Amino acid sequence: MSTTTDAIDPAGGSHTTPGATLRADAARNVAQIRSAAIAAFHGRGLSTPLEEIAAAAGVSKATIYNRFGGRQGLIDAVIGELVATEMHAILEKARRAEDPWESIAGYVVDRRDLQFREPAFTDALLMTYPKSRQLVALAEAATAATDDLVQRGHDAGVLRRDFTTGDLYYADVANGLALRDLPTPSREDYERRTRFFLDSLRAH
Amino acid sequence: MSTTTDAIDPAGGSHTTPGATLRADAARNVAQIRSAAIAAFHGRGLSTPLEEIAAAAGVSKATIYNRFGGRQGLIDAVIGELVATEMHAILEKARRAEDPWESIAGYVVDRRDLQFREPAFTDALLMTYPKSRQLVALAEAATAATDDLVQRGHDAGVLRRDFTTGDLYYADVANGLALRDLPTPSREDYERRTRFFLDSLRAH
DNA sequence: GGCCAACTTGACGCAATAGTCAACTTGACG
DNA sequence: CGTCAAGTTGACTATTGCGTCAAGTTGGCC
Repeated sequence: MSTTTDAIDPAGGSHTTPGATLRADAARNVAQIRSAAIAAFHGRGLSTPLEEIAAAAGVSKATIYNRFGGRQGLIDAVIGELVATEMHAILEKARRAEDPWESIAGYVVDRRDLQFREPAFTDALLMTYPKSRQLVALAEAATAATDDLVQRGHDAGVLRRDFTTGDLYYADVANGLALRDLPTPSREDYERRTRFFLDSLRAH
Repeated sequence: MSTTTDAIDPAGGSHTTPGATLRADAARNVAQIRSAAIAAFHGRGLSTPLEEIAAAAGVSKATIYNRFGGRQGLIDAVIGELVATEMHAILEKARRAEDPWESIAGYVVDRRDLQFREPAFTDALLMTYPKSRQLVALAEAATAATDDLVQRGHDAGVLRRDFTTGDLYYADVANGLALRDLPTPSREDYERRTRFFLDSLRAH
């Protein structure tokens, strides 16, 4: 089963009539709105005013409501391209890694890297928009995967015993929020801090 | 010199006439607004709507503007009671501690504890309201103190060499934001995470 | 090339919050 | 106990963002 694709619908069927074909102008608008939304969410997070996205797409705010039904629908339509695909790839890679410690370290590094490149990911993590099906699915997949990582780490004795999945989630959110609210740190600083975190996870 | 008090003006001279004596009713309102603001800032952070604070104080919003000149002035008038006093005490304690590691560890633990009890402290840390003189003074004092702590830690070889004051600030902000945006963790979880962080600071 | 369902949109109404002000109320002095 | 400066406030304007809809526009089939 392909965890990467089965919950994603990049085509984003129209809000009103899931099966019907869109008129040419409407299809063009959908494409423009999607790419404007991806750019906007990328830079400003999932709370970017819809009016701004509409302006960037060269349409009116109402068109977004017509085509996507509102912010939730828009998020569902682009979250795959925005973060879900990469996140699933990260989870999958961690799952496949044979060495338990490498699995955890790789996951942490990759996820922090994604978070660095993609501030919107923090919103996803926080589930600011819990009505979005894709976001909920993503969160569930991530929880399941990290539970497994932590379990493996404990079984192999490479992860400090008192470290929990909740601790990992908390650290992820904290890091994402800092990234969002503070000036972007240099890559060097960011990676050093990630190393600190990893060091704090190892079994004594 | 008493770092604890010299930048604080708990009496909060009136907005308009710093020296003049207030009429009895006005003085009563000032007191009520201050305590309502402290309670509100405590629970909801420094962005609590002024109207809400006014309602809690039994006055109209305009009275807050009359007495304090707006949010900035109100913050200046209560931040001391809210966090500055405690923060200065923490900085002072860390400064006095003889053992460099104890100094750092004590500071981290105390500051996290303050942050846990006082969510508004995160707003102060982020300087969401940079116009507030007290907030700026507090931030400067904290920066100077932590610079010193880190320096001492490095000199004594107890703090990992690549750890900087900026890292400490980043970690503090990240923790505060997580505390603000996530459900409050149990004391146990919170303290364990603080221990993780401390462990990651020690020289190898 | 004309019809009409599909589409788009400007203009609304709503809600939350900041900030201002003219008119009213009241504490306190003489 | 009257006067009036000090003080309070309801009502107002402005801003930002969501969500809706009646009225206009247009793609595409005949």
